[in-house]
Amino acid sequence: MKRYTLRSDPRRAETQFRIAYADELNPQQLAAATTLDGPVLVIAGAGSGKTRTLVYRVARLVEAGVPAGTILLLTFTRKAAQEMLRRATALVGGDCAQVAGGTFHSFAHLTLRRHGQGVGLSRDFTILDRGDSEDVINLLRGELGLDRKERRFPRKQAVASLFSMAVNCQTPLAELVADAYPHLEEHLDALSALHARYVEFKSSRQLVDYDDLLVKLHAALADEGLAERLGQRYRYVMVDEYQDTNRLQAEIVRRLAHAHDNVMVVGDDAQSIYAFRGAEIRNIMEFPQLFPGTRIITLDQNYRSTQPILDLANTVINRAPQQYTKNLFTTRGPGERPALIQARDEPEQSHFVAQRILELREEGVPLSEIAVLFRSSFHSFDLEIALSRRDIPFVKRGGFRFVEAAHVKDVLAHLRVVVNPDDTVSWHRILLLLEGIGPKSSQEILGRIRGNARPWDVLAASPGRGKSAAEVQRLARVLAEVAAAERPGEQIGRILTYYEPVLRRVHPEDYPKRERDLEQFATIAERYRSTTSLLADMALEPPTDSIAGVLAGDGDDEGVVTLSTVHSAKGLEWHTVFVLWVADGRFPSTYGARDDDDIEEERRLMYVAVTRAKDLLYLTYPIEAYDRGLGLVIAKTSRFLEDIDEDVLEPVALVDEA
DNA sequence: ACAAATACTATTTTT
DNA sequence: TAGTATTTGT
Repeated sequence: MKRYTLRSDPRRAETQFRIAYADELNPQQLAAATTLDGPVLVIAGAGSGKTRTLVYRVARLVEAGVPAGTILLLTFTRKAAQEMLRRATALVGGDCAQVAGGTFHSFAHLTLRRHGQGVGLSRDFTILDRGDSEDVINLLRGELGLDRKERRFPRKQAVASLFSMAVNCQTPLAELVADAYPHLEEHLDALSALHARYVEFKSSRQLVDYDDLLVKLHAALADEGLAERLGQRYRYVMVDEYQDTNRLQAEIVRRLAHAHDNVMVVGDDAQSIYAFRGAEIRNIMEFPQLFPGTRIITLDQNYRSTQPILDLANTVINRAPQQYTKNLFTTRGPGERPALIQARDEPEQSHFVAQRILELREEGVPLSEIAVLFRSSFHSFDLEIALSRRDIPFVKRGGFRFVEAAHVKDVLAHLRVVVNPDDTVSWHRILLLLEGIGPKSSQEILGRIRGNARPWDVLAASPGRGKSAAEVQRLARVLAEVAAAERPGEQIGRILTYYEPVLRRVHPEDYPKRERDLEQFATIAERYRSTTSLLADMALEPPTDSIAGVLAGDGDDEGVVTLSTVHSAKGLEWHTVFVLWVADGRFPSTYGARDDDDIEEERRLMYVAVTRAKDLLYLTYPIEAYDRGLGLVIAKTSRFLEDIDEDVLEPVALVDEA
């Protein structure tokens, strides 16, 4: 077996490296970037140059002679991976692009396309996004007759998240229901039956949901031959945002790195905000036990924020009952105190933010350096209207996404049945669009075409009777054309020609808007060479902008304001940050939050929000808020910001200017 | 089979 | 409030 000898001894001549690592990094960062072999845990506080460190480490590995193709960089979003590799390439040039990088899910996807046969996957398996999974569950619920229960059966979203949680926490369904969802106990038998059917349905049709990607990769790695081969292929593994991995992901990392132990994980226990989908803070704390001999490096110098902003951040996080592993300090000078702004009502809050953004622009802050963050996507609705009225351009991240729109899903479904004729959910979806076909006829047709490699030929030959026959035949003809087409762009073109009349019939009131979305989608599709990768990307890395997209601004090059959920803002930074609705009940959101752990996650979320700001930070909330049911209520300051010394957080009352 | 009207309920964050 | 399940009418 080939071994690379790498020296991390600092006394060794640094002259063999083109980059002066010691000059460009602080001592902790340097240690992290130049410790190449063995397990390393980096605890990296907010704004501590984590990305910079990872970039320099990739550069260092490459400079030390490690082939870029043997480095695996797992990040939270693919964008993050691309950004790091771009910067590493700028440093050492050459082929850092060869580094394998992406999310756990995209890595699992690629690996399973190549090596999934051992766990029963063909090369053409289809990825179900969350909405698809819910559709399947809905379909099967009807099939099992569970919709006619005397007691209300939980709705499809609830069922889907239950199933998902069971996988991500590696807990049997029965146990999970007993512990976390006692109110569903009466449905346990039905849920178990549904779950079994769901699993069987997917595996018999080459359908794979998000969780299956991880489960199947994990299972594939149980094969020691494959684990060994992948260990050889990826000799240096790096994982970013490790605090947000779940048990399954941690186990995957362990199996991947087993052969060589060259694994670095980077994370911040104070920024763990994905427990709701099964993330385990314990992963980061227990990493040293999983990999004996782990070197632990802490990055606690903050380069991002001014001292006053950091003071507030530390105040927020230090009130947590559980103490975190570090305290941030900064070398950046003084600055303005963060302000807590009390508005009378939501319109006034929006007015303040919009007004202040205009002032900042006058003062020379580019719009691209301004962000408005919020706990939940809908918190920004009112502000969006206010910004539009003033012609302030913005993009919104998080919330309802492009590919979740019904019309985009419809078009994708046509493409999917061509790639995977077993994809019953997509068949069902496109058949229901035809006039004269309901669930009954759809089931009948599905029964006839099941298992056929070219079902559209079957449909063309025997389209059934009545007025739906012509419709079915038209569909069959289009699918045959699409199957024969070469490139994704051409395929989408053919589907759109067929689908647009359908769209007009189904959505007579707002089809123009939807047609514009589809044009945009066609443009995206043009960029792809293979249909499989287009479909995979739409499921795993969909365009991040919300459906509303960019509102037409003046088109100048100073950029646009970012509106984002705190979750989607992870890892990013701006000169000025506004946080909306810092009122108890909204942030922290007390909807599903029952126990203390949930509240602590909300606290970390607030910490993530405030540490996004470099220079200016405004926290706002309206006193008067409408609550469904209750009507007008008086809002209280978020409990995370209550009773904070005025030296740290400046209370501001808005003066009526009318 | 389907469309329209009505009743109801749970209400976040994302790969 | 909106998205969904159910009921009723064609």
